[in-house]
Amino acid sequence: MQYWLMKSEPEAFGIDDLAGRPEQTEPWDGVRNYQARNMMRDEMKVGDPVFFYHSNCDLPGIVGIAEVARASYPDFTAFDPDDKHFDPKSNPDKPTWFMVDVKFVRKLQRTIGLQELKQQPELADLALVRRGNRLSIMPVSRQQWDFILGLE
DNA sequence: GCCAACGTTGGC
DNA sequence: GCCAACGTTGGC
Repeated sequence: MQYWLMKSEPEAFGIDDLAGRPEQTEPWDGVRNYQARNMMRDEMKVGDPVFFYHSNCDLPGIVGIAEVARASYPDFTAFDPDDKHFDPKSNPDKPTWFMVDVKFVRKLQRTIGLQELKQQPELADLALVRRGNRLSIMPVSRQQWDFILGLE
């Protein structure tokens, strides 16, 4: 089993939005970065636990837990000219972009802020706290996962 | 295949 | 709103 962290801007789609969806599940569409795509397409399996991270907001940090509810399938928004994430070069017969479905598990009792995460020597290798990192999906080790939950 | 220009991310 | 970091694009 692999653990993950996925970023989302709460103004666009936050943890409460996920909790309010039918079956508390939502396709993670719109990822247009190859590294992130590869992780969704090749490595994310049903049941994998996910930290839900709020970015670009007053208090950036981990706000909840989700899990992968459906493994990789083509991101249909890439084929919709009206969609914000339309990719004119993407071909439905040979899709470029993939997504997974993510299901709400629970909110954390408090937000574990980016600042706090950065202060932990145990998390020095976490991609999230490395300089200049812009990955929206990243792996989290079992040790990192347990440590972060211990901060809650 | 290089690299400058440009667009995006995301913390602050 | 600013801007550093980084990915992508496209001319050559």
